[in-house]
Amino acid sequence: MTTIGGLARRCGVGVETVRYYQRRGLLAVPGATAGPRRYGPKDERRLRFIRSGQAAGFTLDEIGALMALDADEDRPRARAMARERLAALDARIAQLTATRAALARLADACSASEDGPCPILTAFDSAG
Amino acid sequence: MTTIGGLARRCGVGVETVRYYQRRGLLAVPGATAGPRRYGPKDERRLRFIRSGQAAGFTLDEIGALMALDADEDRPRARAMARERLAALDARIAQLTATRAALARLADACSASEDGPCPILTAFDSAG
DNA sequence: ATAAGGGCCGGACCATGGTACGGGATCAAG
DNA sequence: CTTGATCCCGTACCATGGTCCGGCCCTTAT
Repeated sequence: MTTIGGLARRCGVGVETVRYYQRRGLLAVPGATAGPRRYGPKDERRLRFIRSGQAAGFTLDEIGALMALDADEDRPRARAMARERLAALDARIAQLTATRAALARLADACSASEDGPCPILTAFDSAG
Repeated sequence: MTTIGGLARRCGVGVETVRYYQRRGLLAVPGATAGPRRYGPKDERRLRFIRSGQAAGFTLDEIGALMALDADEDRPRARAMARERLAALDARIAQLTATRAALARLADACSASEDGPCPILTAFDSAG
C-alpha cells in the first residue's frame, strides 16, 4: 500500500499522469478514508497494463476497452483487438522498414559524392 | 501552374493542410498578382518533400531544418540528420518488432485455451 | 444576372497524451 | 513551530498536425 506518488514512482510515470489516467477512467480513484488515498498492487498492475498497452501501440481508449473486456471476460473480442493491433503493427513495421531502406540509400549516395546536389535534399522528390 | 486546390489534389493533401504548411513556414506563399495565387512545380516538389519526410518520421520542424540545409547546401549537416533519423528508425522498428512478438505470443496463448484468465488481459502485467 | 465553385484570410476548434499551476490540507523532522 | 514534502483538486496550458468556419471576392457556366 502506497500513495499516488509512490505508485507513480514505482511505475516510472509522473503523479500528474496517474491523475490523468484517473480522469480518463482508466484507473480507479481509491476512496479517501482520512488523509492520502491508498493504492495497492491491483492499482499498480492496472497502471503497468496501461503502459504496456501503450508500448504495443494501443491508444488509451483502446486500453480502456481492453480492460472493460477483462471485466466481461470477453476473450473473443480481446483476441480480435489483438489481431487488429498485430495487423497494424505489421503494416507500420513494413512501412518503417521501407522508409529506412530509402533513407539509407539516400544517405549513402550523399556520402559517396561531395559535389552536385545532395541526394537527401533532392531525391526525396520522387520518393512519394 | 495551378491553384492551391490543384496543388493540394495533386499531392493528395487538403487545401487546409497546404495553408497550414504555409503558416508553419514550410511552403512559400506565392505573391498574388491578381486573382488566385499560382503554384508551380517547385511548390509541388517542396510539398512532396514534406510528405516524404513525414513518412520517414521527420517532424515538421525537422523537415523545415532539412529544407534550410538545402538552401545552405549544408550536406554534412543533412547527412548527420539522416543518420540520426536512421538510428531512430532502427530503434523504433526494433521496439515494434519486440512488441509484435509479445502480442502474437499472447494472442496465441489466448486462442489455445478457452478457460482460465485470458492471457492478453492478464499477462501484460509483466510485459512492461 | 446569378448561382456555384474556388480562392483568400483569420481565427477557432479537434484529438492525443500529457504537464503545469494555484491554493489549501496534512504530516514528519529539525 | 516552522519548513519542506506530499497530497488533493480543479483548471489551464502545451506540442503536434491538422481541420473547420464564416465572411468576402472573383470567375465561369447556365
